[in-house]
Formats: sequence, C-alpha cells, structure tokens
Amino acid sequence: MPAPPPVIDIETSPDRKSAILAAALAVFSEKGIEAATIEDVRQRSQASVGSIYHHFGTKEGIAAALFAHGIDDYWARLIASAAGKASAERTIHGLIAAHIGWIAEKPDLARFLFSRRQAVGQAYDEAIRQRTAAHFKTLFELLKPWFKQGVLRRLPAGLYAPLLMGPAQEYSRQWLGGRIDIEPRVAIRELSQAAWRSLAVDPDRRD
Amino acid sequence: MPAPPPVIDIETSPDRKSAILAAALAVFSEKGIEAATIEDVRQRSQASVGSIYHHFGTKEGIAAALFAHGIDDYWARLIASAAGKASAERTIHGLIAAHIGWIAEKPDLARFLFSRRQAVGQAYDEAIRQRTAAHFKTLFELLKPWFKQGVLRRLPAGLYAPLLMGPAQEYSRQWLGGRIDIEPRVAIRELSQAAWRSLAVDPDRRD
DNA sequence: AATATTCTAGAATATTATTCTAGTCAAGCA
DNA sequence: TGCTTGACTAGAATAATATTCTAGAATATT
Repeated sequence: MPAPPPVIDIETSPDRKSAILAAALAVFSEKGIEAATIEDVRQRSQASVGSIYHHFGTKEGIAAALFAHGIDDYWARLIASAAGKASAERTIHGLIAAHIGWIAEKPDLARFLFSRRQAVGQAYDEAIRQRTAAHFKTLFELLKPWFKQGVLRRLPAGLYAPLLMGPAQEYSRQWLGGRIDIEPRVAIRELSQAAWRSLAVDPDRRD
Repeated sequence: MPAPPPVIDIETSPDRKSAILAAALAVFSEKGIEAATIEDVRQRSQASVGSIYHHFGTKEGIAAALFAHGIDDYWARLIASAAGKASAERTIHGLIAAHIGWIAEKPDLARFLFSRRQAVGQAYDEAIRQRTAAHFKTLFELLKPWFKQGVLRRLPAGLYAPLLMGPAQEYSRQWLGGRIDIEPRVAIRELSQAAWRSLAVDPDRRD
C-alpha cells in the first residue's frame, strides 16, 4: 500500500492557502462558522477576497477543506499509535491515548472536527464519509487478529467504533467544551481500562 | 422538587411559535442551518418575517430555542426511563434504551441536537450548559445508590457520562448519518451489556 | 368599553457572500 | 532575453439575505 502523503501543518506552512485555512480555523473557533465573515478571514490571513474565493470557492468550501485536513491529521496520528502493538490491550490503549492526546494538542482543530461536522453541509458529506471509511478500514485491519484469536469479543461490526472510541469521544467533547475538568492523562487510563473491559472476552482472567 | 413543566410538541401545537420552530427544524434538516434562509422558514411556517423576529430575535435565536426544546424533550424521556428501576443493570439498560429509542423516534430533532451544538453559537452556551447540567444532576442522583452500595465502580465523577452514554451517543450519530445499519433494538442490547461490563464492579459474578 | 400588551405584516435597510474584471507573478520555452 | 501561459491576487461591483422599522391587528387586562 502506498504511504499516505504527509499531512502538512497549516500553522507553519507559508503558502497562502494554508494561511487562509489557519486564519479560518482561528476565526471559526472564536465566533463560530456562521458568525465568522469572509472579511474576518481576509483580515486575519492578509489575503484578498479574490484569493480566498480562488482557492475555496465558497465559505463552506473553506470549512470543508479544513475538515478534510483535520480528518487526515487526526487519523494519521490514530493509526500510527495503534500499529505494531504487541497485545490487544496495548492496541486499545494506544488508540485512546492517541485520540485524547491529539485533542489536547490541537483543541481548536478538534473542536472544529468533532462539533461542526454538519456545519460543513451535505454537499461534502460523501467525500468526508469516504475519507473516514478508508481510514477506519485500515484501523479495523489492525484489530482483526485479536478477535480472530478470541481475545476480543465478536460483535456486530458496526459497534466496534462506538464501543472503542465512544467514551473517549464523549469525554473529549466535554473536555473541549470546558464542561469537564478531568485531566487527559487520567481519562486515558480510566477509559482504556473501561474499553478493555467492555470489549475483551473475559477480561478478569487475562493473566 | 417541583414537577418539570411538560414539554410541548412543536409538531402538533397550533401556536405560531411552535409552527415556526417546526418549520425551522424541517428546513434546517434539509439544507443545514447555514444554508437555510429566514425566507425558507417564513414560507414553510406561513408566518411573516416580523413575526419570526418578534419571537426569536435572530436566526440563531431560532436555533437556540429549538435546541432548548430538544434538550428538554430528550432528557424528560431519559429520566423517566431511568427512574424507579429495581437494579443498576436495569437502570443502565433503561437509559440506553431511552436514548436510542428517542433518537429513532425523532431523528430530525436528534440530528439537530447532537450534531449542531456549536452551530448555535457561544452566546447561548451558558444557558444550554446549565440546562444540561441540571438534567444530568437529576440523573446522577438516580445512580447514586448503586455505587454507594458497591455495585457500580467508583470513578472520577466526570467519566460516568462518557462511559454510560458515549457508545450509545456514537452509535446514534452514525445511525442518524446513515453510516451504520445495525438495528436500534440490537444496538440497545449490545451496548447495554457493554456499558454494564465497563461500569459494574465484577460483572461476571453478579448472579 | 378603554387601554395596554402582545403579536403580525411587509417594506426599507444593512450586512455579507459571491462574482467579475483587471491585473501580477513565476515557470517554461523559443 | 523576451514571450506565453496558467496559477494566483486584488478590490470594486453585485446579489443574496439577515435584520430593523413603522404601522396596524388581535388579545388580554382594568
């Protein structure tokens, strides 16, 4: 399989397109997508309206591009941390740690990614779905061995994602919204253990 | 504690305010909040611009009101189904069944509630937070006995919500987005059991 | 009934997204 | 070097749409 192209960092990359994306993220974070105006983005990015529209077509297009960027960045991290672990338990821990770690590191992008999905509009839904599905398939392959050999429970396939990442996802949303103050480190530990209990066959007799 | 006022049904209630909310929900669902125009809402609700602005102030105000309505409707259902159960296991099952059941019953409102939170804008954040916090506190009281008597694990308080509802929440999002086809009934069963495994003290020796 | 208050209407206005025209700039090439 | 092409940028002009305003109808209150 070809190595996925590295995800560029919109904060540091010097080209105008990245500058616009970074500015948009900042503005969207401050005022919300709807309230943010193109003029806001223009000022913050030092670009012109023409330039913005040349690159992204519409305001929604900016959001969609930002979204795609976020997805790729997030999943690259997730998959890197899940690959090559020696046990199912470590794989699960790695995933949850990566998820929560990423969110703590890039809270603005995370907030955008996880709370504004629909704001991007259904025109881009299919593209986003495909991107996510591809990433998730890669991840699923990493877990396959473990439930083939009876370490992880067999469940309807669609339920793995909710069970594995649901609690971390929910924790993250609340943490990002400032509605919970439990430290990421603690959450990683507790949520990993809980995920293990809910997914493992017979977790108490594992050693 | 005073009984909470019953949540009115915006679909059937005949007053103009409800009509506007119902129309807004429909339009928002079809095109997304941003793309939906006041004119769309006006046409579908048979109201006038003036009337809409009289009741809600801004377009965002409509979204906020819809959001508040959804929260109340959702939580009323959740709490009703968790109250008075004879065991912790049944309480948990009740909660998850209520969550998933509500979503399956009112998918448009659910989609709005769970996917557009940030679209409502931080001006209303505090109000929403308080509403949710109050509801959640009520729920938490219902669970207290069970972990006081050692049936449920003691964890950092903020992690109960993610563990309890996170997977159901994540399942719901995907189901609402058409990205998963597992039946609600099946999901309720599996996710209840999994939640029990992750929250109970020693679930395997419970009987 | 008289008055006040809430609600409705739709035209007028202001804001903001988007389009358009005219360039600039860098890369390739004769 | 000078020419050509395509990607990019600029900002004024336009169009779409949110919001305000004034006036009047309906409803409640005394």
